[in-house]
Amino acid sequence: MRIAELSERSGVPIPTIKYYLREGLLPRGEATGRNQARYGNEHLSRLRLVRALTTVGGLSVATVREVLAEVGEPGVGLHSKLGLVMRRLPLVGDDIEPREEDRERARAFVTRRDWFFYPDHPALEALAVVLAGHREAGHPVTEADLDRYAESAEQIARVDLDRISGLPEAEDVLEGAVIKTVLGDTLLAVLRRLAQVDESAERNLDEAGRRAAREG
Amino acid sequence: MRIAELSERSGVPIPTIKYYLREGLLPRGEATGRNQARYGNEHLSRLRLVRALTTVGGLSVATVREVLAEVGEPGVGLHSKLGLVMRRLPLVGDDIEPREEDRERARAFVTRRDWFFYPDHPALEALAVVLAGHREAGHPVTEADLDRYAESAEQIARVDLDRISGLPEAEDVLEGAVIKTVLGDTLLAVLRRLAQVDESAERNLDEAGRRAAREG
DNA sequence: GATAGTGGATAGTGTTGGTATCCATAGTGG
DNA sequence: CCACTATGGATACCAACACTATCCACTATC
Repeated sequence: MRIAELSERSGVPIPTIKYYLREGLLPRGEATGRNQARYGNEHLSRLRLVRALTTVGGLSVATVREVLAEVGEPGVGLHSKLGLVMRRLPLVGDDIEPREEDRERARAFVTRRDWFFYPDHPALEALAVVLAGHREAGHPVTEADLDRYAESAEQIARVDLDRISGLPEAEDVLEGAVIKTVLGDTLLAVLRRLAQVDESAERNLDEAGRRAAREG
Repeated sequence: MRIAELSERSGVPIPTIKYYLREGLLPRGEATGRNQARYGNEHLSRLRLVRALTTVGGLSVATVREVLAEVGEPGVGLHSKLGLVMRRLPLVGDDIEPREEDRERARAFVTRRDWFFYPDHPALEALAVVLAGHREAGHPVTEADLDRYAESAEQIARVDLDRISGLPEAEDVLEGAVIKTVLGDTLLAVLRRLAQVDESAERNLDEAGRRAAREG
């Protein structure tokens, strides 16, 4: 297919597709002439992946490029490659510099939960940043809350790993893993909000109030 | 205190503070002269709140302004005000337009789980967007996965509501609720990633491998 | 052979989240 | 009292980001 069809089938405007080509997010099509190229289904699916990661996942173009580069590289095994990719997925901005006490708390937490961890994993630093953010905002997280959240996180991680390992043994396993992880963050945030609404109604409204609210 | 001290104690540069004043994220100090004003602790804590929401929570300046405006308005009760604020917290970009089938699935899901919901709540539309994102990326979410995540979301919401209702009855309850909700998204995402690392190691490494990995 | 479409390059745009500069005025050490 | 720094406030500027527009020589197609 040519660029017009690629655009039509993906819903992405042609100039944007050209932009992604320039930026290396989308491989060039197979050249058939000085100014003609053919794109295949792999381009279409790559394009959809890019859109999902940027729009729903909130990743920047630069991050998507890095992640895709890692996904595309041959060599290391699936498990360690997946680990490499995960490390790149951004969690927090770097505008807050945690104190050593926050880092210490993060390490103590994973140790206390007996979680396996890499001491240099960015998620560990990210935890320190989040703890610092709470602290600086005047609402520090308690150990107890951390633990209750951790319980849920463990459950969720089991679902995540099941979903990932359940992927068919194709070459786009990593792609699927990335999508499920990145979009999974958003999915969970949304479900959490919906569950909060329910729980809040449960606690604050009686049956009549619920019926009234539901009907506008 | 004057602006220099405010800057020093918050770590936010003076020009940025002036920017927040311009943008209405921070109320003006009490004027003591044509070009002098005094700031109090409430300014400092407001400033820290703004920073936490933008840097850790990832909220835009415009969103923070809207949320703060709502928090500051008197009138409606705490419960419904909190609901109003929550509706404003962004979950997904609006670049993806879900199909009616996605919306239908979102509604069916909350109904099936017997969750109380407002038909016009943005989180419901956000769920449709996320489902659409997965679908368009070629990795649709199964009902079973949705259900497993929902279980965890319910647990999490209980923790969230406990944390919020555990806040002391001060005037900044809403502020605390906002912080805990927004930063909570990030906190959970981080914990999830850490739990994934653990779960993945659990499944893929033997004891020797774990020891080796841990030691670099 | 006219017309529309293509790949590729280069330049421009709108938004966001700040910085920098300037000014008249206020506080402060000597 | 006077030099000097700091302040509040306004305005202008800036860098990054994610596109979008234009242009060109060329190709495909009707």
